[in-house]
Amino acid sequence: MAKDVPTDAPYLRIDQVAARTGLTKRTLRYYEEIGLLAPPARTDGNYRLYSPADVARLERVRELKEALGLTLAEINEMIQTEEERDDIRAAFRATHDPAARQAQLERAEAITRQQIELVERKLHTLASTRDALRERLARYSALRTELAAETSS
Amino acid sequence: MAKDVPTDAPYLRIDQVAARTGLTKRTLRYYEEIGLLAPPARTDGNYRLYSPADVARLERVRELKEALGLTLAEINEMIQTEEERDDIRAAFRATHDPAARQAQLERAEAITRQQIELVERKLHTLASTRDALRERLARYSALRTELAAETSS
DNA sequence: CCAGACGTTTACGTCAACGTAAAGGTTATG
DNA sequence: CATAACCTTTACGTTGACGTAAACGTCTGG
Repeated sequence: MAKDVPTDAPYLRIDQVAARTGLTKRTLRYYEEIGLLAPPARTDGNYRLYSPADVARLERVRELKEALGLTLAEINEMIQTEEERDDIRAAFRATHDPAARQAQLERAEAITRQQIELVERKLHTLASTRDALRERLARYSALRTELAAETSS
Repeated sequence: MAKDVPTDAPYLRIDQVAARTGLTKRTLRYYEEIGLLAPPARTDGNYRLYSPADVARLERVRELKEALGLTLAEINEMIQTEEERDDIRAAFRATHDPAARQAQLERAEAITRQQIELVERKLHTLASTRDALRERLARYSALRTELAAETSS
């Protein structure tokens, strides 16, 4: 059982990925099914093998889902453009045509700006929600003080 | 048709509320059905009449749904405690028992603190998402500069 | 070598959050 | 006063995001 190379092999089976990400095995397969995650590698026995990159992406998906409440389709869009950066770099390096490069860049920038706007709108709503909650807490404090005065009188 | 009092009557029919809130009529009835909105007033003809408070609540619901991605059940909780403030004030005024008052206050404060925590967690995730997006924009800018230099050379 | 614990696909079930259609009542307008 | 444009309830349909079960393959320890 003891190998020189400790089993910190970067590739994980579905069960372990589920444990690490907090998602269920069903969910992992589902995400793959709908194209939210590219089909991971397989063993000879046809077991799925998730790379660290796969796991990272899955954690990212979960984050976006929980914190932003995005649908899986929206998450797909957002992550795709997140990773499209690499494609763009590739395309950028691939061509030496300045016009093509310019076009690539502009497209990428536009998408990114849109995403930032979306996120900032949500940030604002969240911030004002938080402020309202804090104000309420302050009111409670005031009442508490009032109560204390009354009690001690 | 012309009345001295312009028809800025504060009570609206379902169609107008739908327009104002961006929700559908079906959704309005659904929210009422599941108790997310208290049954609004009715005309003699049994038409729903939404008060400004109703509309405000609906707008709040939509905000929480879109920006926070909360489920309707969660939204219900959050708004209920938002409005529970009034109940608490009432209960607070109703009793003169300092112990009871203290208990009310503590319960309310605990709930509010929980909600603040939730919101702040989401705020953090959102903020880091935004930062990542901004960094990407910066990289694009760098590439753009690089490109410009190349082009002009 | 085989039992048990993992994995696989396939497929039907479920729950929230509505959409949509049917069958009818109300009200403003020509 | 009839027709159109609203409204009502009731009820079944749909979509997203999975849960759950069946039937089967794979691998590991005793």
